[in-house]
Amino acid sequence: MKKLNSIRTRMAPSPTGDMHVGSMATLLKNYAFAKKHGGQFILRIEDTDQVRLIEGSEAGLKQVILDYGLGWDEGPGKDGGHGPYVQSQRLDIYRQKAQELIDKDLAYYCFCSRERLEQVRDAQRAEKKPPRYDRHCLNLSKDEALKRIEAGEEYVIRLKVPSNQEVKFTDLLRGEIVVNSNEIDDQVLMKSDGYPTYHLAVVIDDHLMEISHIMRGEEWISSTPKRILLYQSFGWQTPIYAHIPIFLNPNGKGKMSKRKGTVSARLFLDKGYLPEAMLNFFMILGWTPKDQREILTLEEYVKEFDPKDISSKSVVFDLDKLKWMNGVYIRNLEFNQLKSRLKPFLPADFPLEKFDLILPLIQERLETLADIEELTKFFYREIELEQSKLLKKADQETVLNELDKTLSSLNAVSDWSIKSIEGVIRSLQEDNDWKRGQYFMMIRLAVTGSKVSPPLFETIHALGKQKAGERLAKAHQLVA
RNA sequence: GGCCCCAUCGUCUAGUGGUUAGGACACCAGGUUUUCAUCCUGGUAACCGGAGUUCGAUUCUCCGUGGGGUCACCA
Repeated sequence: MKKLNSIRTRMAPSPTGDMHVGSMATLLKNYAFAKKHGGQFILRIEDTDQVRLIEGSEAGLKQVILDYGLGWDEGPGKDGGHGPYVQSQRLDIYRQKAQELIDKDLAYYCFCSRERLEQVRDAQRAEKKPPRYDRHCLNLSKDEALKRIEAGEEYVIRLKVPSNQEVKFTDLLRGEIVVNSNEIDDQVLMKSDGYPTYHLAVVIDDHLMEISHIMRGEEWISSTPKRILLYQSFGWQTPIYAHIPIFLNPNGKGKMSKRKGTVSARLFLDKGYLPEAMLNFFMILGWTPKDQREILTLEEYVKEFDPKDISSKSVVFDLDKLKWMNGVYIRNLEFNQLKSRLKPFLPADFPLEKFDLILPLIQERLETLADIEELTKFFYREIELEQSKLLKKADQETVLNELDKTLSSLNAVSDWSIKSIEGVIRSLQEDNDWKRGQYFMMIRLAVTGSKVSPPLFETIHALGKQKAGERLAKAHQLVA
């Protein structure tokens, strides 16, 4: 039962490594658009480059999509009647279609060696002309070509690009884009290893899989005319294109790249970013809902997203804003949720029995889940103390007196509740007329080793009577 | 370099032929507070330039400038 004009989108990653955050953001838009219209989102694996193929990365790609809370309606392992969804399993189709173009005289065999092509390009570059195939093999007769193939010569199949023709397509964000066909190279369609190039495979697959809308990175705009030509050669209707702005490096310079920082969708998760925060960040980069709110769920996004409203300008991947957003999501997490999300980030020496005690003290201080170690390590690891810091705001005698009395008073606390601890320390401060800021900070330093920590009484409480006592004693020793 | 795309605070954006050009992050200041964080309040900060159209352009057109992308038997 085929619905006419049904919305079908796809994402077609190639298994040559980790998925890029830009790809994940694009995937999200394809996913959302299909969902919004009750259509299908298809996952296709583009493994036509046998050289760059990386073992296991197809599985990694699929897993990271799932880990981000997304999925696909059709794809490898989920047949929707348009399979197979892995290009290396569709070679017969590509070969047959390429042959069709040869038969129609819209493509031709080329025997040029890589060396010759390189020479030609070098010469063109030297003359400051755009490097382009010189059509050396364009006019070989079919008989001659077939003879050379039979003799075992290596060959590729190239598209015969018509000269001086306007090639037009409509981009959903930008309107009509026109390119003269003289600008387009005679693209290789079939490689000498018998695999199709991306350009051929993608057109054939998108057509056979009945993809209605193609949303992909802006970096593909300049290759779209070639594809339009291919659609025309086959006599097929072109899908609707929307080229999505690419991510720029956080410093604003150039396409986001590995060299300049993290680009792997997986790695952001490993660094303690929540998938839902990542998705939300992707949503608002280059798009806002009508009411301009910035925190929204996937469901809301699916409902409100319209590719037409995406900004057509490249966007800086603003890590500050991502961190802020991640913090918002962490703060909004319900206790047990946060607890289980944090599990993979706990250091080996983290005292699990104190998890419930410590967690509430740091939840609003976490920017990423991975911050847990830095924020809590003083609870369970040796701290470093400097005498000078303890004595910064008061003389030796005062500090020793403060430490002494605090230690013995805390030792006398029987129920070890936050309230009791607070009562003891506050009355010490008042009774002895100590300077509050100085005294509290000194105790904080003695107990945590840092000027920055969660609230003092809660911290002492979570630390436990014994450990707190030990630290105060140690500080006393250090100062004396 | 050829071709293509783009242009509102530092960043992401809203917006209109006549607005005190709005919001968010970041930054700064103040408040809450035992520090930090959270939270609250306030502040600094933008229509790339030049022509044209118009009574009037940030908004429409053209040119320039700047930024980005792309030019493989990689996708």
